[in-house]
Amino acid sequence: MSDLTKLNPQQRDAVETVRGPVLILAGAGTGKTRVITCRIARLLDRGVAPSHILAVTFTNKAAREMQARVRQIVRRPPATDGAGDGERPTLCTFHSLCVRILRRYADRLGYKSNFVIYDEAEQVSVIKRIVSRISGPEAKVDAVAVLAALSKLRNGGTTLAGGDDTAFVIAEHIRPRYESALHACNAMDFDDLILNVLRLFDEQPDALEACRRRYQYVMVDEYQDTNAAQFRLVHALTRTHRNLCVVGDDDQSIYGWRGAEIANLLDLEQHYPEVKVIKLEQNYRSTATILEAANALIRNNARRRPKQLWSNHGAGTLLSLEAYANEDEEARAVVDALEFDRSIRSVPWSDQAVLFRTNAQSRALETALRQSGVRYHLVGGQSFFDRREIRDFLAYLKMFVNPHDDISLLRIANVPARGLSDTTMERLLAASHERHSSVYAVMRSPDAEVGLTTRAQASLKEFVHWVETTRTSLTADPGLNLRAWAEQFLRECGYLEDVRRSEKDPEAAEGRVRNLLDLAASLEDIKSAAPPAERLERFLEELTLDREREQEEQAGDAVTLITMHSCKGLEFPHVHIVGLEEGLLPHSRSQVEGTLDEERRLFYVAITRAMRTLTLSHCGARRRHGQPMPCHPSRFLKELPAHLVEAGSSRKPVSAENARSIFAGLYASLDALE
DNA sequence: AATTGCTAAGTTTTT
DNA sequence: CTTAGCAATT
Repeated sequence: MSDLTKLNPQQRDAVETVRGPVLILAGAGTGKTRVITCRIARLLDRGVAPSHILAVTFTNKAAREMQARVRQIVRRPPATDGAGDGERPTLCTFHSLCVRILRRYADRLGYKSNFVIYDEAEQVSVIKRIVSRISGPEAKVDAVAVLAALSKLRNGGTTLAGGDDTAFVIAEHIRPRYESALHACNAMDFDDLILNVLRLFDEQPDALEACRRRYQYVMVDEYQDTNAAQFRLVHALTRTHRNLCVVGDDDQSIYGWRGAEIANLLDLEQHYPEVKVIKLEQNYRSTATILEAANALIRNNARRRPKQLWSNHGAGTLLSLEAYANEDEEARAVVDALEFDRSIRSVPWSDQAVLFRTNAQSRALETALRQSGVRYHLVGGQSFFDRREIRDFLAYLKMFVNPHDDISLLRIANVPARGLSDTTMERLLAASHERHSSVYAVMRSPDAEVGLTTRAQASLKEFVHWVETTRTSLTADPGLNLRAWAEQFLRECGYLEDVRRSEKDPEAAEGRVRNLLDLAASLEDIKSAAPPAERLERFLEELTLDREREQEEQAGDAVTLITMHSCKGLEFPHVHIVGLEEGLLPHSRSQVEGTLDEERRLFYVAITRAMRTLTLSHCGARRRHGQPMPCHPSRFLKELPAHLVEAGSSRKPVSAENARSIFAGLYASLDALE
């Protein structure tokens, strides 16, 4: 029996209510993950088969954390012969759940079960191609904006307000073409994963029934982040048995711009009138002062489920609010404070975090940190997987899995240059449209009317032959070492050489080659006896669905630099929030889009990351587009009760320089005493 | 085919 | 001040 005595009464109630719909309103730092894991343990104690339990999270990180904690709490059931699938509860993200379902039923939806998943860059490239096809190459269209609009349209959100009208018009117009383009490549994007499961449930009642029978107890974490389609999925699964437990906090809904429907949480009673609502309000993270400030701020939001976080950690210190002349001075002062805390109070770097609204703001901080030699760790930024050589490599892999994936094929067809010029590719593409076939199919049997030069034909023949050979070696040997295979094709096609040649700085070139070989080496991480083609599919799937997999544990003792968005779910003893100015927070764009509430929630999330101390700062001027522009303090600062804030120079951070000289003096006088 | 130079624009981001 | 995308040039 799992131990319930360590839980507070509300937590215990949440854990013990295992049947019927439950909404757990879990404020920041109220032990949400613990409740979910205990609840799973409780279900198992009650004799529910693990296979009947499903807990859906929003991120892979959360899923992994929960898996680890469930493993800790729940001792593995005694090994039963051939228990197979049913040994552990399903703890995963929405998208990986859908992939699991879709791999099984893909044929019923007209896909092959080895479908690939397109990430954002690939979606953008599909859109660019469609747009340039229908409105000529001279049309200047923001493909990223169109993609955002398209995603909103397809997910059926209610957030039609704001955004670019032309993007929506274009998105509506190209939607059918976009969908058939992906389908023709046996590819799905992230939205498709959810939408296709919904279609499956709609068209194939037996599949829906099988899933319902399998997942009899469903939990959803970070429920305020679900979009309309995700809600429909959850509803479809639980409509009949009604064992749905959602955990979330409307005050921490900060992804509305990405289609999250806070209404899913606020209006849950519409679909589950009998829902039991449990509020978790005891915070185990922050001081009372920090919580009081957060509560006062968020009270200014109109539509929310009221709650009052409290803590018995004591008042702690007041928030400190500082004003600086510009961002460089602000960064300098923050770094001084970090150094001061470390040298005087022995605060390790890893207990400190600096939070900001936009990624661009990290620059000034990084400069100051480097000048002082402070170790730091920048979360987010552009990803490893956005680098060109990595994208090319993945396109190669996808192309080998499925050469009829036009997007991947087109990306690498002439990279490195192998005589398939733009005009040649244009002709092949045109022919593929005429024939209603893939580009690769045309490549294999180019008719005379495609109109290729003899030279192009020869290059093409060689390329097709090389692809066929490489694919054959992928299927021939069931025990194939994928790493060796990948290294071989990278060398054979001259890609590595091309990277070395195209980079001026030889060190940078070696770095990129290293990236490639590292990624190739991680092909071996797929531990499975499955045939190599299947192992490769799994590898690609994991990489697309979970881009942070590798770079997770590079911590060490370092200060964390992070955006307010990506800090959700984290906590730090000491938090510094910089750039609290009108135009940044709330962001200037939130005014026109009418999302001031969400900006306030963002600030709320940032504040509630702090365990012991919280430092806020703003500048009188900030460089924007190179030019210094005057700035005004954020309106949200006025919403913090004055008696909780210590403003100005009263607790002026002593510069490290200063501190060192003070201590040098101290030691000198001590020496003198001896 | 590749390199250079110009223009334009510049939240948040996971899956 | 950057960076990305595109055009023009060699």
